[in-house]
Formats: sequence, structure tokens, C-alpha cells
Amino acid sequence: MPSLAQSGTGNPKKVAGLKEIAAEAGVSIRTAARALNGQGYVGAQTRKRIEHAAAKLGYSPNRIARSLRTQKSYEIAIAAWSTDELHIAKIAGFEQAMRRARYAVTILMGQQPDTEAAGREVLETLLEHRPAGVAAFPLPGATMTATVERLAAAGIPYVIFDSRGEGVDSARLDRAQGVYEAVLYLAAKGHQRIAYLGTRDEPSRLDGYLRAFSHLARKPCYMEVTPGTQPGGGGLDSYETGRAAAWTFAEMAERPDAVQAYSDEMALGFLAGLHELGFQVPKDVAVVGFDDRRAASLSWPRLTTVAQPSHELGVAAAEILLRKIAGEPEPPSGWSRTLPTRLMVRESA
Amino acid sequence: MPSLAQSGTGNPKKVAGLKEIAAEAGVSIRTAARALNGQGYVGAQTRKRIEHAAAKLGYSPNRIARSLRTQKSYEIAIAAWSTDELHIAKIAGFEQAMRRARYAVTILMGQQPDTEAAGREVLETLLEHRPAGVAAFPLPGATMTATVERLAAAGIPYVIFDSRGEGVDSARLDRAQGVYEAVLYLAAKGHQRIAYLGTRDEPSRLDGYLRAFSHLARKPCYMEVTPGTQPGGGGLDSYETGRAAAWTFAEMAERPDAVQAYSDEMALGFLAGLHELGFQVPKDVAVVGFDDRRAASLSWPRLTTVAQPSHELGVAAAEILLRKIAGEPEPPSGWSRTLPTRLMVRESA
DNA sequence: TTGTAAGCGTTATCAC
DNA sequence: GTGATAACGCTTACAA
Repeated sequence: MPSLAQSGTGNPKKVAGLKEIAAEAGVSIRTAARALNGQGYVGAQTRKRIEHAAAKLGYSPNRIARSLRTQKSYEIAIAAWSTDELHIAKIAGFEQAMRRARYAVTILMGQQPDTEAAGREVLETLLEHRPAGVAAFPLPGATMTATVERLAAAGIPYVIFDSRGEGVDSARLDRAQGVYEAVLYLAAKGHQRIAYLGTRDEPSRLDGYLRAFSHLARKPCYMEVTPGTQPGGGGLDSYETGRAAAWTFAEMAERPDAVQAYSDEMALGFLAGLHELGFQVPKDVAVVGFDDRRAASLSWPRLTTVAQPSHELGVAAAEILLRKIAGEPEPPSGWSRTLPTRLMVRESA
Repeated sequence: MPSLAQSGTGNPKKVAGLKEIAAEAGVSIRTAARALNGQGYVGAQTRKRIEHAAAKLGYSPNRIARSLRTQKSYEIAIAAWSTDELHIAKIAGFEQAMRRARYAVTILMGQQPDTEAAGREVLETLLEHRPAGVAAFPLPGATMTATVERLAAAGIPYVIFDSRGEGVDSARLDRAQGVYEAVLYLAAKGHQRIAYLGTRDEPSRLDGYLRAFSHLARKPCYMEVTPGTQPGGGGLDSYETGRAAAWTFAEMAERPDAVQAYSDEMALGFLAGLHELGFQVPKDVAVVGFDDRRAASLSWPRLTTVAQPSHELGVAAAEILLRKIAGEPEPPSGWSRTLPTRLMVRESA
């Protein structure tokens, strides 16, 4: 029990409800509701009285009761699993779009569940809140099909952020196109030996790189592959990998004059290694990153990089989910959408 | 109306409730509830039957109905106003702690309300959701007293993240101490002329700087002040300010051999300017930042900086709010807590 | 140990 | 136009 003269502690004041308003205005609850929701016929006089009473008593509709009665939820749950700035930027776009549509967004940040079972349990907890829809980021290494099927079974609309899964409704990012354009940009600036710094097993970015070369009708002459880093791996690992790559670079017989890196972190690490070895960027070698993290604008030199349209991607995801919630039929092309990246030209290339 | 054979679109399946479980197990609703909530006496046999039925039908309690009945909310609203990584890190700690306590956290990211009225409106929208508590970040330039008073009037417990307001319950950060320790560290490394790079009007960090000097019994010999940047200002502005400061530095008759910067962004900009002018860090001048942003680990050289205990601060804020919600009496020392920073030593100093 | 009845604040259904 | 009345799924109080 809260103590007596405690201020702001533990006991929310009772907020005036329809009942109080109705009593104050001398009408029935139903009439008050009609006037305040503006949906039925109410006499002008009566309406005035009711609105006055509502203002006086500070009426605010109880969304909980409304939800219970209408069996509709005004909440969206989103499983972020991470606080990476790229995720957050997408969430921000998503949240704004959702708020515009009068939904509240509940976020689960916590740490990534390591086991499938743990992830499942988290999902069940989310579902307890009866969200109107669920948005989730892909768990690294997991096709999201299990999650998606669970959601489908519960009849809850979902959308996945930037999933690479096939049958999964998602707002996606065209990574290949981004790298393609970046390489073409480097070529247009006269670079002859454009290397790709990253792993062989990351498909999309490497695809874009190769596509650019087939377009340029050159052979992808210089290509550095640095194993030991998973694509989804921690940013700091990528930094170290990039840094180590500078020594490899230094020892090459024919050095590249430009490098497209897998990520900003890797590019930034490469930059650091280059500086340590006395190379100048972009004079000796141009460097392009991928992601356009904040750090890409705070480095020396500032990093030219392929920017993710994170905000727009979040908005697109929200639109998909909103449409599904509204019960619109799936468009012939499917729900998923793919968004273009854009090249941010700064000093490093 | 949703169309017929639509999968996963718009119409959540009816979830088995207490009524269904009770029917399946052949008991009353009340008994089923007791068994499932594990709070009353239920015969072992009956309990088995009920649990079996619940598992079979996939029971999950309806938190909305529960909220309505108990007049208790299991939601916390948080006004972030921003997606800055420092905010997000605090929110992450907060969210995890809240989830452990079985609360869901609803976040408002959007953009900062420019007018007081806009902020007020946002607050009212938050309140419609009847949160059990509210957490908010301070709006730059605004004492949060108006917000706090509104919340107090509604009887909703609150906590503010890292507020500098006097009577405001908050989990705070000891910035002065952080700078104090950093300067002492620089002095211990033998630096003679330790400058502070920032504005005169930011009190806490500058205080720490001055305190360190009075402790060292030296006069704060070199002190660069760069106006034109507000403390709360955008990170990129800070970068440019820091960069410009490198030229000032170069022209000084007696140059500092170490610089404590206002923020990581400013330090990183300073680093960039220094590199452009051919200075070496830390050989020619050591640089210390403040915040320990991600970018501080991705720069060259990597930035020594004062780290904010963001996660812990979020957890501390959650603890304060949880205590207030539980109706605990305010401790004699007040609800607010102040957390220490820690120096992250990397290559720049 | 178990069952019955009432009610949280709202909206839906039907009379008047 | 307006007003009773029931219901959403759950918990509390009390009776059996």
C-alpha cells in the first residue's frame, strides 16, 4: 500500500470516464460516447454540453477498455534484438509512420536470443500483449520462417526488416545495386584497379561488385578476400579485419587504387591501417564503405560510402504492416518491397 | 472487411481464454484461473487437468482484460525524442530491466517537439495509453518541471534520464568527475599543458577540468574556448568546430600537449584537423574525448575517452521508476542517483 | 477446495 | 435523437 502523502508514487489518479462525463452533462453514457467519438447523431445542444463536461473533467478515452471491447489492439510489437544504429534508424522511421496511424510501438531491445527456444519464448511473451501487428529483424543465421509461421498461426500480421528469406514479407535493401553504383563511380573517377574487401560468402554486395565489372567489361582484377569474419559479425571485429587488410595491401605486387569495403567498420579499420603504414587516402588509394554509419562522417578523411535508406525502409515496413492489418489483399507482386541505396560522396573516394 | 482466404492478414485468431480452458477441463472459470495463476488452492488432480487443457488449447492470458480489471498497467512509456546512440544505449538498459520486471516498454522516437505545446500534446497522447510509468529524456533548453508536474497531477510515476533540473527525479551522470579523472590521467602521463576544448558555458565538464587543476595546484594554463556551438548541438557541428580548432591550435605560441574535448564528435573533428595539418596524435598532442561513442573505437588513432555508463544509467532509471510504481517511500536522499563515468584508454592519449 | 456474481470502461445491439 | 442493457476476459469478494 502506498503511504499517505506520497506524491507521484504508485497510485494513478482516477481519470474521468464516460460515466462521469455523462453524469455531469446529464445524459446517458451512450450519448456521451456518441458525441465524443463524433460518429452518431447527437443534438447540437447536447453535444455542446457533453463537450464542455469532457473538457472540464479532463476526459481521455481508456484505450484498454476500448481494446477489450472492440477486440482490436492499438499496439505494434517490434523485436529489435539489438541497438545497432542501423536498426534504430529503421525503427525510428517505422515508429513515426506507425504513430501517424495512431499505433503505439513497443520495442524489445534486449540481447539476441542465442537458442531458437529462447527466441520462441520471447515471441510468446510479445504475443501476450495481443499486438495488432509484429515487426522483427532477422536473427542472424536463421531463416525467419519459424517465426513467420508462428505469427501466421496466431493470425497476426507481420513484417520483417530487410530479410533475405524467400517467402518472407519484408522491406528490403538493394545492396547489390549500391555496390554496383559505387564501383561505377570509382571507375568513372578513373580508378583502374578496384578491389573488393570482404568475404567471398556474402552474396549481395559481391554480386553488385561483379556485376559492375561485367558492365565495365573488365575482369575483377584485384580482389582481396579476408576470411575469419562473418558478414554479420561484430563491428569491432570488422574494424580489426580491415586494419589487418592494410598490411596485405602494402605487400601486394600490384596494388589496387581503390577499395570497396564490405562495411563502414571494415573501411574505417582499413583506413586506420593505411594511416599507420603511411599511405594517403584517397591519393594512394580510394576507399568506399557501406552503411553510412555516423562514424563515416566523423573519420579522417570522411568516408565515401553507400548509404542505407534506413528511415525510408522503416516507413516502407510500416506501410506493409498497416496494409496487412487493414486487411487489404496482397498485391500480385507480393507485399515485399526493395529500396535503393544512395552513394554518399565524401573525401575518402 | 478482410477477404476470405487471406493468410496472416488483418484478423487475429481467437485465442483460447479461461472460459475455454475451464470448459475443456470441466471446472469453473475461477478454478482454472487459480490453477494457471498459481495463487490459490487447487486440487492436484484438478490442476493437472487444467494445465493439460491450457497446454492443449494454447492458453495465453489476455493482458488487456487483466489490465482493465485490476486497473493496473503493464506498460511503460518512454519519450526519447531522438535516436542518438547514447540515448538508445540508456533505453536498452532501461528496457531490459523493465522487461525483467514484466513490463513492456513503448517508445516514442519521432522528432523533438519544437514548441512547448507540441511536447505537451505528445505527452497527452502517451497518457491515453494509461502507462504504469513514464520515462523521458530532457528536452534541450527546457527544465522538465512542466512535464513532471503534469505527470504528478495525473499521479503517474516518472523518471527523467540524466536531467540537470533540481527537483527532478533522475538517474544522472557525473560528468565533472569524468573530466576530472581524465585530466588527472593526462597529468600523470606527464602532460604539462592540458587544454579544454569546448564552450565556457557548459558547466559540469568545465567544472571537472578546473577542479583537476586546483587539485594539481596548477593554473589552467591553456584553455581553448570555441563559441558558436551549443553544448546540445548537433554532432556534425561539433565535428566542424573541433576541426576548426586545429587551426587555432596550430597558430598558438605555446601549444598544449594534451586536449580534453567537450565530446567525442569534437575530439574526432579536432583529430581530423590535426591530421590535415600534419600533426601526430598522440605524439604531438594527446586527445581525450567524452561519451565513448561507437565512432571513438573506429577512428585513427582510436580515441581515449570518458565513457558514459549508459546501460547502467538505464538500469538505474528503471529501478527508480519501479520503486515509485511499487509505492515505496522516497528515500531520505531522494530518488535521484548519480553514476560514475569511466575512462577508456585507447591510442589517442 | 471450488463455484457464483459482480464489475473494470468501453462499444454494439436494440428498443423507444 | 436518445437510453437501457449486454458483452469483451479477467480478477476480487464472498458463499458453498
